[in-house]
Amino acid sequence: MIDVATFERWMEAVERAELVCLDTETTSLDPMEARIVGISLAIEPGRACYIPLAHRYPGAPDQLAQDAVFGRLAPWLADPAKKKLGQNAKYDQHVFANYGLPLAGVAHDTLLQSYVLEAHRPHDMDNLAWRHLGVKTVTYAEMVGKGARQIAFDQVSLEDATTYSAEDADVTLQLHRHLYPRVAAVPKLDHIYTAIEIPVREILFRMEREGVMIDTALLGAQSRELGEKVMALEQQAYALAGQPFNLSSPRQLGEILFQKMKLPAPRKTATGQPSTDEDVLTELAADYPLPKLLLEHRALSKLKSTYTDKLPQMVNKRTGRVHTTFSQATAVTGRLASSEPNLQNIPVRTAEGRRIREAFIAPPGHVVVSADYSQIELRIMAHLSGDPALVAAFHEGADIHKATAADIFGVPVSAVTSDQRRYIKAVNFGLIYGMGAFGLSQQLGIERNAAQQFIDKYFQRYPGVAQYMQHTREFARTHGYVETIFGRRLWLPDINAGGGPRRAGAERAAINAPMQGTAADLIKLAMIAVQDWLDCEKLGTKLVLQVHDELVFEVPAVELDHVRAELPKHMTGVAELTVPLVVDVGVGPNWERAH
DNA sequence: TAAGTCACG
DNA sequence: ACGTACGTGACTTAT
Repeated sequence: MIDVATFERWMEAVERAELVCLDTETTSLDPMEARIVGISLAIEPGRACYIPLAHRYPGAPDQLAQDAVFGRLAPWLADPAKKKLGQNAKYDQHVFANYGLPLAGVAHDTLLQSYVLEAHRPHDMDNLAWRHLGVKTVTYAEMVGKGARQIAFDQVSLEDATTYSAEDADVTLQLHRHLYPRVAAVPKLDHIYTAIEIPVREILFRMEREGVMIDTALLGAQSRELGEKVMALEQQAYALAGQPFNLSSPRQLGEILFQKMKLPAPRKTATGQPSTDEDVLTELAADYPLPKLLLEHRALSKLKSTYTDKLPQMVNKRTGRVHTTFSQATAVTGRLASSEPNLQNIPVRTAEGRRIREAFIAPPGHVVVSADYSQIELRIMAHLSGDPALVAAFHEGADIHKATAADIFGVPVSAVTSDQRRYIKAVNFGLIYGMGAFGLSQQLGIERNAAQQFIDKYFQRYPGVAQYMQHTREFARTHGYVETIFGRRLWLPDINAGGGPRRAGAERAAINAPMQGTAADLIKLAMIAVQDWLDCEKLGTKLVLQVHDELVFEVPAVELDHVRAELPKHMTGVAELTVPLVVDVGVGPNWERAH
């Protein structure tokens, strides 16, 4: 058990150390709510300490005074010149922020090192320790248990917590010494890590901390409205089915549709059950009334349960705003992921869905600004393939789908029909996903041969694209990975090891990953450039959301003209491709109107 | 905890 | 004969 004098000696060593690993133990996994139970520090492999502060169980020993410890730590925590290391330090940064303690100088994060080296493998401490150091660590679950018998960390005995937590800090420091040299050995990976992921980590912290404002009253009204519509649809469905049943149960629904009512079942799911998904119901809706009703019910109950009911519950009591968590090491392509709540899948495709975006608002005197990259992945395909005709189409065409349709059908842009445009748009998207003729035929509802003809025609007109696809497959097979323009590596273990279907899947992922991954690199660079600009000019504009090709800001009305004029160039200036990068900016009182 | 479904880019 | 367009997260049902 650490005493005041020992703590002081540790702090002196900490202040002298070149890099210190920092780890907090807390009462909650929710970063905005977590309270500190103890802090561990490691200054070199084998030298770590645990500072217990708030273990609360019968017979728990007296611990150091929290205020005194925080007071001694604060200047060091806040000093950007004192370099810190963590494993997912964004979480610990929130925890300290919950006490008003700024944390600066996070120079390294083993989570991000592992992500840059091996995005496709697990990045939790226990996995990393075993894989890279051959060490079996005590897991968090072993400390606190799981399920109903789980306890909060402040109930863990001081002895156990000390062993566990000091080990975590120690192992993290060892991992850093093992992983960072491997990152640094590849200049492009070092650049991804040092110039992209580490700065983005800080920006994500600020975005999460800021949160986003939502109109809970509006969502509440929408919930009531949706609830009434959903109930009415249920009654109508019962009448058509001749009995009540649970519309949300695919199994019960399958029994009603395909056994009782004897509708033809077009497809089965992976487990052999007849599928009742949207495609199936849409097909059946052409001939029967019930499937149409079910589609409407599905759409509305999804909006209600996932969005209008849930989002108001996610409003933080202290801040009055919604704070998502952005995962920086989840998506294998380099994209971010958003959770609890996911603010990257707020509805936009239907009119009813878009109403939910009306509830994403700005505080008084502010507006919502949305800036998105136009056709970013297709532009990256043009750049990567270097296909002269596709590159030219981007230099000329305001509407790329129309421009490519004109190219492929050999007609002037003004003569492209809406069907021609729709078909080529599907091909353009499909190519990014590595689709085949079957997929395209399904998507367009046409014969497989006709779909194949579209693809053939496309590759004839844009042979560079066909070549690029082939080259990418070969590169993936040779190296076991593909890479983005910036050299982010995307590993594909199944590209050689897998059997038929797995390997085919890996080939499609290989086609998609450089485009999706480069887009992710570009928008991360944009976040850094934009945040640097906002900080330098001391603007009050806040970046609040990132949705893969879009950045959403809360902008003081007085800054609107300036932001609108300057923002696009900071986003388009992050790279010089063979095609122009284009950013569209929208402004409104809410996210819907800013689109 | 798995399966099915569906929201987004 | 088989599966078939990439990458995510969350909700509901059912075991």
